[in-house]
Amino acid sequence: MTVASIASATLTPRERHARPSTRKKLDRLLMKAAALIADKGFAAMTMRDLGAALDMSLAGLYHYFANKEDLLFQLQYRTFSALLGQQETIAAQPGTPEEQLGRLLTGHLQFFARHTHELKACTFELESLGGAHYRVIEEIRRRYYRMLTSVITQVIRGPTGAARATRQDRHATLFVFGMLNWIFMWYDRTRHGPVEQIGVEMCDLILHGLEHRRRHAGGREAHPRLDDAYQRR
Amino acid sequence: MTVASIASATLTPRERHARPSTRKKLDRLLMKAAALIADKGFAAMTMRDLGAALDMSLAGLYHYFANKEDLLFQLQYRTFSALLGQQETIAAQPGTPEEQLGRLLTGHLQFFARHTHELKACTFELESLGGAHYRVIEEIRRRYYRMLTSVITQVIRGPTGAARATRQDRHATLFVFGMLNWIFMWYDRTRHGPVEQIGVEMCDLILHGLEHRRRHAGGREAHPRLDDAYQRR
DNA sequence: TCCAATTTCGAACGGACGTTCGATATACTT
DNA sequence: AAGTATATCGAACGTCCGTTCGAAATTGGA
Repeated sequence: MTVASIASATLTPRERHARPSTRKKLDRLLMKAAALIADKGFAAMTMRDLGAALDMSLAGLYHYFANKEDLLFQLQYRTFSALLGQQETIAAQPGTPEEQLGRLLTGHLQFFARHTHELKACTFELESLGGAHYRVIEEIRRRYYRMLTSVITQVIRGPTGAARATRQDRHATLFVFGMLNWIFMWYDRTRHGPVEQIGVEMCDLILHGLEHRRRHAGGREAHPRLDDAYQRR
Repeated sequence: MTVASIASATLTPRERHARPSTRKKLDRLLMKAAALIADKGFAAMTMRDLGAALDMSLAGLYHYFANKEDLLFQLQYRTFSALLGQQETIAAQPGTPEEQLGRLLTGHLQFFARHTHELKACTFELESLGGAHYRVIEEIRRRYYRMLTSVITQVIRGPTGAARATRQDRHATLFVFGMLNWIFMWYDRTRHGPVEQIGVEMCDLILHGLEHRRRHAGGREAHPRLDDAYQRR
């Protein structure tokens, strides 16, 4: 999924009637804003920062955004909608629950790799949104959560029937989201390799646990010692 | 571990010669600051907020802190030192690697339950610290990471010998930290039950994975449907 | 080419921020 | 009771913030 497809995936009524050049510029603004927010946090990013980074006047920004929070909402709305759309497409494809889980993990991580800054702003700045905007984004997140819960429940109970998720199924889902979302804190492609490999390891841990590895240990380290530190900076 | 023991666990030279009443007040300040930071983020918390929450003048705060960032550093330093101290004590006790992992997870979650606000400020505001302070806290975190990596490596390789952690061991450790740290985003005692139960479920997932549950499924839900939403607010 | 819609901008406003300073009040030691 | 260290405070400073406004420049279609 390209950057442009994020933009075209979800459009507000105002955007739909806008000229292509306007949409293109809006994309550029949101992308740069995402980079700044990912770097310093939404509260610490200033509109002056953004204007300077875009070689644009401060007042000019307000032609595209009603206010600072509206900027964050637009960024979160289109990014999360694109992620959810991608993952729902993946989940609709046939396969065993285990296969689906693996594809969903890989899909999420690939989206992360392609849109690191945007997804980070979505993942960590939900609480910076005010009431109405908050609820809109929360509903998208909830749909994603329910989708993954459903798959995880099927992994445990088998694909037959539509068993309701138990409390422990929901907890397991939250654990999985923790693994996925924490990746912002440590992942560095040059140190940890491609995200597809991370996805395989994560899926293995979730499905079989650590003890499963013990029985298959030995000669597993293809690229030894490329990642020493646990956190980049 | 009580709140007071967090304070006495690690003292700066200035604190060591301070009167007990001073230390007590400093505790109160840091605790309230942690609550505000956990709620709105460090950048959004203002010194005026903190003064008002403590019924204290703005200028009065600067008798205890050189500046705003020094406040964050003191909070992170003593909180993280207390957590690391507790976890190192736990890790020093005998037992199989599996038992040690379980005890460490429970210990971390219990610390989280007792010091939610402080630990949240530590977990999510590392990047708000400047160079020198950043490195001090980073080193504490690194020690914690290495300790858990060692245990996880032993779970996979068995307790004999001191095998160096492979790349995949380190990745698994980062996954585990993700599960642990993401709990700030969803946990609510009234919805999800005591943290000890969460610890057991987390340990089960890490050790045996989801498929292990399939074989033991049935009649597992003691307290059904107490947690519907995935996120509180 | 002309016109209307779109886009950009400089300048400014009011407010909130972190921090400082000198003075005053309180607590502990002797 | 005196004296010293500790604690608290009101008021202010300079800076930076989000946002606004009217005017100027630019663009795209007829």
